[in-house]
Amino acid sequence: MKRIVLHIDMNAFFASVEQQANPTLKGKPVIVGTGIGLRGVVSTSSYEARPYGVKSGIPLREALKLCPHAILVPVDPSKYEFVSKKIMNIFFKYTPLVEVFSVDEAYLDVTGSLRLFSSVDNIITKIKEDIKREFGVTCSVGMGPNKLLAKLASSLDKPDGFARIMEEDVPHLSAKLEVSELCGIGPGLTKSLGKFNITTMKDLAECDVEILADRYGIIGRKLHLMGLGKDPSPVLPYFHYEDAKSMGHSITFGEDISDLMKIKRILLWLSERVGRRLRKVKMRGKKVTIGIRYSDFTTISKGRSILQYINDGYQIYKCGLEIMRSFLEPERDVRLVAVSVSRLVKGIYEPDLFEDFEKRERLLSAVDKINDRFGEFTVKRALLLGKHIRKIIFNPLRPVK
DNA sequence: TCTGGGGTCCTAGGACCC
DNA sequence: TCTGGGGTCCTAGGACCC
Repeated sequence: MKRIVLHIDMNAFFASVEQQANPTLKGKPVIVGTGIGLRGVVSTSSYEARPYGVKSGIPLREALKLCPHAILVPVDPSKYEFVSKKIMNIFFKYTPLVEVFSVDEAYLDVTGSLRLFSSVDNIITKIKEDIKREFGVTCSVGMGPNKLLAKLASSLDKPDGFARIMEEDVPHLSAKLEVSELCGIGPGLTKSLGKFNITTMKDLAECDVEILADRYGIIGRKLHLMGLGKDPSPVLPYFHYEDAKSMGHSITFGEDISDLMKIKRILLWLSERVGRRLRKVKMRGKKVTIGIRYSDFTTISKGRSILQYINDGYQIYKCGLEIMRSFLEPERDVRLVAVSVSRLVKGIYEPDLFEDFEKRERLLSAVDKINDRFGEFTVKRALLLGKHIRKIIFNPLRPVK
């Protein structure tokens, strides 16, 4: 039996959620921005803003020039997460094979549900109605024999659309479709393929697999399949989800910083946030990576494996500080600082490695409880006291937590 | 007035071991 | 005085996604 895969993509999701939460935004150009002050980019814009040329990823300053009367709203990830989970639950009414691809996208394998719901069209209509009615959000649905074509299809009719691409459509569609439309081919590959005069899906299909494999390795073989509209990857439902492999935070300052003391405070602040998140899901990691982006945008990252699995923000900070000291060029202005912990495991407990392990665990757990109840950073290290951090991360768009 | 923040995967090269 | 081949683990950087 041939698979039937749907790709469901919420339209202007962040902006729609904001418009639902605040009805005065409805019908108006809304830009959901991320980053500090105007040194950020557009995360999502409402359809009212798009005719002005506002689109995801462009700098906020530019967006506001294009559409000066737009209303700027700061991103609020927990809000979108909350709505997203409820929407994903709707999908489970129609099939257990739901793969959550991102906060606003999912793949559904509905092959086994057709009999129950009489037809694909019926499923799609119902899903669209449910989401619209309950959350005021529209979505674009793509249907195909696999994830690749379903995703491609969902991009053809936006917003609130539906399109299908079946195997038999591929030969005549593929000459018109640019390689960059395919999920997995970004700017880098598009440019690289262009040098070999491969610009459409059809070009990709007609290029010899071995040539592609020579040039791009494993990815080359995948590219060839993509050109043919083939994608063997299954829709992976939640019970197959793997634990996170890394967890990190980064911040781009409102203005570049060279003061080491300030950078250290930010490093601690980021480390504490990473530790907190690790503890929330009972994970620990044994590699710490620090990223620095200088004002000229050159970005350096250095990581170090450590002996113990840790999730204490202060330990992450101490390790991170050592790494940072080993390569930071102090006279250069810093634009971004990133901290990430990887090589994660769940629930490892190694009490003998630290003398004060038990004490530390009890302290962290007490602090977590207070911060759970009264808000993040209610209890914090002295280094994070005062207005130092607030001054650096202050964002006129966003209340500081 | 340039260019966010959260991730995953792949690759190349070096260290180290047998 | 000249050295192979296989394997693993690790790191940095760059590609990609949203």
